[in-house]
Amino acid sequence: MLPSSTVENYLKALHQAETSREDKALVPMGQLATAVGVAPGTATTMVKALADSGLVEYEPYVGVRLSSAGAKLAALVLRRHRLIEQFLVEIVGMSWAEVHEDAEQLEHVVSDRLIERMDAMLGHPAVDPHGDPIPTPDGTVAAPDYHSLLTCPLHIAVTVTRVTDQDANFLRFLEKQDLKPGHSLEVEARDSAADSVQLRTSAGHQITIGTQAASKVLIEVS
Amino acid sequence: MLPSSTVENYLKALHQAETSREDKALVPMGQLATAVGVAPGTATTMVKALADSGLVEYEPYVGVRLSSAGAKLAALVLRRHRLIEQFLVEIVGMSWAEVHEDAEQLEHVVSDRLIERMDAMLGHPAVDPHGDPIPTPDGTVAAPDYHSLLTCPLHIAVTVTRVTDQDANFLRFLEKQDLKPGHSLEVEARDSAADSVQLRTSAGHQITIGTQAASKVLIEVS
DNA sequence: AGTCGCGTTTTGACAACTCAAAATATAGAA
DNA sequence: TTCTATATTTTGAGTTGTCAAAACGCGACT
Ligand SMILES: [Mn+2]
Ligand SMILES: [Mn+2]
Ligand SMILES: [Mn+2]
Ligand SMILES: [Mn+2]
Repeated sequence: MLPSSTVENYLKALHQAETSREDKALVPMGQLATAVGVAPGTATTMVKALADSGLVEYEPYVGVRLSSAGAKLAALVLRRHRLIEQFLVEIVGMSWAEVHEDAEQLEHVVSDRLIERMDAMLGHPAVDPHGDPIPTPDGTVAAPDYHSLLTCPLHIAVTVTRVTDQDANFLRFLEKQDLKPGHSLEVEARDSAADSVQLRTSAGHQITIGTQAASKVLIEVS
Repeated sequence: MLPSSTVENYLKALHQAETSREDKALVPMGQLATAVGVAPGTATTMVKALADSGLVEYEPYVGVRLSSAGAKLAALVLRRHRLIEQFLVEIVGMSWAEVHEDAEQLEHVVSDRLIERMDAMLGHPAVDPHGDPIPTPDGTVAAPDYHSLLTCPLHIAVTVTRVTDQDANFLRFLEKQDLKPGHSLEVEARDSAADSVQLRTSAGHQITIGTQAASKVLIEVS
């Protein structure tokens, strides 16, 4: 039985929730429900079904976690999603700000044949347009990033490697400010009272953004 | 309310059935059910719902026909299907024999944005890899073809323009015999007793095919 | 006119997914 | 320990799409 789009969406949401979580605690039902965009009771019902299929481990009143089978399936959905995004940007010429919505639908219907063809055309890329790592065909996902503009050292050159938000307006803003993955900059100051982070791009432009935004721009020291 | 994949499939099947039908008689339920791959009763139920939505005209015990609204919707689905096939062959480099299955799924999820981008990349093609006409964005479909290898005059040069069958093996066979759209040949003889048609390709090869197959290869005099 | 056969429709049931709202569990405050 | 706020689960119901099989309509043939 191949999983329905619905099942794939639950597994993917669960994977994302688990990844953006320091501890390895179970994901609470409410969070999953919100992520999938469904009423709490609906998530409970669905999770019980997923547990019966062996795709998740479920502890009533505590939360859910992907089983290894579920994690592998989620990784394959993520692989399709990200390869599609890379394809739409590199081959079709769409903007990195608008490909997410299309990928969200296409990820459930592209055949293995087509996805591997895309992968080959793109030269087996390691990351998608947002810097998100592309899982391998066997379901292995590369390790996550470490620092963001909110946590990295001040006054040293860093390179944007990944943006963990898909909002089109935010992505367009970053593009306009030369903050797409690959661009260099340094953090000049942080002001917790003002809730802001002050940046200087390699072109010399000075930009101030909020801490919420800063935490979504991941970097590596360059 | 945007139509579901299911509705799109019914409308498309109906469009095909109406097109491959000399008279403008209603399409019988049984034929529609077979085309969609569903039990007869299921088709009846669905058609009544479609009639309530104004997408078809339904006469109990007689058959169904697309309304103008339904015809337009069907044409848009067909447009997406055929542009996707052309894209997969021209840009992605897939075989004309294998793109139909992928297009069958993708046609229901590609966004307008993406489909128009593909259309532009392809230079606004008039036909897909099988020679099927691509409807315009407003739902206009070009006129059909006239002759096939079964009905055209003997001993004159003709060019293959369209193949009205999506079976991968058949398509691969045609490709191997230089009978893809664009290739020239002439019909040397027909033998109704043997149920066969004898061809000679422009390269001089002689091929004999059955009348069923011959009727699916449409041509124009060249 | 009467009967037969075949296609069509109806019926009853089911699977997958969803929601609103009532019931309940659990953890933390009093 | 008892109460209470909040998250979770349960319940009852609805939607969409499907099937098998019984019932039915209709044209064809006697
Ligand atoms: Mn995305
Ligand atoms: Mn991405
Ligand atoms: Mn096709
Ligand atoms: Mn085609």
